[in-house]
Amino acid sequence: MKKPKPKPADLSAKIAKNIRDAIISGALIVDERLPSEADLSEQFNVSRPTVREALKRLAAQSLIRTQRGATGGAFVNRISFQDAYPQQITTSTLLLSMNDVSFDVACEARYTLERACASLSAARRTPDQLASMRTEIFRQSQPALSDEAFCASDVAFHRALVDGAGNPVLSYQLAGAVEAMQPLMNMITFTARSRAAIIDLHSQIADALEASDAPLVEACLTELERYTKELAQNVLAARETRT
Amino acid sequence: MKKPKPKPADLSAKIAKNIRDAIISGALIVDERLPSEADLSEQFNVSRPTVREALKRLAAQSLIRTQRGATGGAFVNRISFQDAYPQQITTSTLLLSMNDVSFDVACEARYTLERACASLSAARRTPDQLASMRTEIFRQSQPALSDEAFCASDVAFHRALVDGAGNPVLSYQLAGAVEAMQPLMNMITFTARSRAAIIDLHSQIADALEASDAPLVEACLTELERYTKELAQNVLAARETRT
DNA sequence: TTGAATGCAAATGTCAGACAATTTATGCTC
DNA sequence: GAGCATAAATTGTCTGACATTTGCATTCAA
Repeated sequence: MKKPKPKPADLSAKIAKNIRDAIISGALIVDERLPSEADLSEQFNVSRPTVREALKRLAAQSLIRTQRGATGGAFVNRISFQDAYPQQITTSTLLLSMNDVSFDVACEARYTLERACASLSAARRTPDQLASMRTEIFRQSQPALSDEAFCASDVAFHRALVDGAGNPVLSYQLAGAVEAMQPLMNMITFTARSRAAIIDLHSQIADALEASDAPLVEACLTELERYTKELAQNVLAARETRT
Repeated sequence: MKKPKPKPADLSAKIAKNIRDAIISGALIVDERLPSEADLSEQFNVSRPTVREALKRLAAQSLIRTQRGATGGAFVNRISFQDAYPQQITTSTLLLSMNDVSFDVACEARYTLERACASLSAARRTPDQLASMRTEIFRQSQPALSDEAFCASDVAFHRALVDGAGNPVLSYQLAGAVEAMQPLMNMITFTARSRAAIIDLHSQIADALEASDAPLVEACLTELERYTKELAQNVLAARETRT
């Protein structure tokens, strides 16, 4: 056998793979126009609906975009980081929720990656990014804030931290790890006391970044990781006793 | 305006979004069967081809799988890390090649993330993973190895390092960063001298992991990053003079 | 000559109906 | 009860048609 899974792929899947490979290999370059659906259906010897299904597959991966009208057609799309973020986040979120990834494992991955950004961010963070963090810290200190909004602000704070590293590739990779955690974090009920502890750590992180003290940033992130896990553990323990 | 881009989405895109949201929200659970294409076309008041285009979009994201036959249909798919790897790598590769990401920026992101795994890997790496690294080091020492094969072995070595952290979420996130670098690395011509230097560092890393010496692993990775950037710089400089 | 309106052509978006292929369930026979 | 043929349900594919959108050339008028 040539493949572990010699499943007979559908025609539309085959055609999509064919075109996808051409894009990845560089045979089709950015903004190049693909042949019309009618031409493609002739080239591949299939009907137009089949070609369309293939093109929709590629469109779902943002590999192509389509345009109607006389000079329309399917064009190789330049994937921007902006485009890739939501897909990355969706996939990461589903991976966590569908594969019984424990809170601790996800949390460990997230903070491990985030600590990796600490030294770069301490060296490069802009005043704007520092201001964003301060803004989020202030928002988090509002007692009326719902748990969901508190989590959302938490994510925004940490994204500013990551963006401080000034490396778009890092920001992209981290987006999945940070944002995908949000549904898990939303399980936690944040008491006034735990909020205060988190806000205090956030302040220390912002201060340390302003002072370009990378080791301190890392230490605070480690403490934040420990504390977050502790909170989650309490939630789980409370559920146990309630049952 | 409600959205910055109020573009009139296609029907198939709308339907795909509708179903996708239902999956993400948990309204549709794993392995649940969706209504048949005929039923869906009735529910959404569209034709069957349109429904099919929507389903193909979801299939391209591994959100559903389809099965023919009497008890067939479309089922919510449990996205496995295995499924997500290739998509993640494809997207990351295209992001780098289409957005003029410099070698240095991509390299920095990769080694920053990899260093983050060092301490976990030093603590948890299994004998199997150490053996994998030694195997790759041996392979790299074969002079007959082509540059492409050398790069591929390099990727395998670093994946073993990352997998040593024993955190599937980390492994998944890192796959994009490590594998997506390969096309960029393939630009570099590895002389016997540069191969020897890299292999030496790989050996030091394997030794340090075996000794659970995390700081040494990080130091070696930092040196590897510096040296890789230097090699790339030489390639670029050589191109300049040749022009 | 210039400008605007008109119509045409090309392409994607959508629809309807049909048939093919595949898989499972059912019922019949022995 | 076991085995086999048949039916039913469902996805995969094809054909042909019409709707919609868009760019461009043409035409007509100021």
